[in-house]
Amino acid sequence: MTLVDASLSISEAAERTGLSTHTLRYYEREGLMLGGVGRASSTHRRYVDADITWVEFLTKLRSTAMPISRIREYVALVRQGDSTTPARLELLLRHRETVVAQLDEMTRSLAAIDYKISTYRKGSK
Amino acid sequence: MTLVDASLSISEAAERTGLSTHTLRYYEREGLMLGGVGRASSTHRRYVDADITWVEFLTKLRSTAMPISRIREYVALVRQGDSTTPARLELLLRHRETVVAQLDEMTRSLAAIDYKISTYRKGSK
DNA sequence: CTAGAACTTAGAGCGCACTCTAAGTCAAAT
DNA sequence: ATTTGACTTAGAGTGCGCTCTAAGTTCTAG
Repeated sequence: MTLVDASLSISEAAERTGLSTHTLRYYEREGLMLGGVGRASSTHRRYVDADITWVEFLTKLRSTAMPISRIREYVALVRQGDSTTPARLELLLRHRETVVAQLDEMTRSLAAIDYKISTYRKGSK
Repeated sequence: MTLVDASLSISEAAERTGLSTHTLRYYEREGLMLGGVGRASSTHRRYVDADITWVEFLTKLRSTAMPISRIREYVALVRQGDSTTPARLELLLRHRETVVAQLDEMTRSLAAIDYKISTYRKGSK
């Protein structure tokens, strides 16, 4: 970059998001980017703010175990425009339930692990 | 079973634990069972209470994303006897940290998802 | 103008945790 | 005694989400 520019190269975007460049390309190939990442003055990708913001949200969906295929469905809805906001809301609400269930299960498991830890600490076998 | 017996067949154990018979055999092959599952009056497996209790704890470790390889290490320590309780405690404490981190990340992600849900509800884009 | 680094694509490869298959053995009920 | 269904093993196959490779192109610095 010669001039100050709001957009980032793929390696800069990787650094910003904590993903690898491989993963960023993979996500794009899989149709997970909202509008297609721009190509500037060449074939090279340029990530603008909206791209980064979306990748960050996408990362939240992944970290709560939303499958790639479900994210693709969500993206397809976004692309179809404002009329799909009820469907998007529904999709997120359904996902929310799975996240709550995961948190609940993990919390219960943590309790069991803590109990086991306490038995080791007390030396009671 | 003709007589009342405290032990279970593999399919009964599967039903009790919520795992498949395939998975129970897989775990055994991978060295994740504490003492080797007994074989009664034939080559058929018989799961006693201690086996079921262990499988249930093992399931907690798995549901908190402990890798099979780490569980195998833990099992190896248990097999070595009481002298390894400090090492087991250490292993569980380390794992505990990863669980807390997972819970934290998932909770943060849930907050982001909830925020997005709220924007859809307010219709503000 | 040139060298080297960073980028491009298409597609192959990998690690994990199962999950299933095939071919055969065993046991409970008739 | 026979049938039916559950069980056995070893090993192959699957699905997911990356992760890497190869061969070629483009940008930047000197």
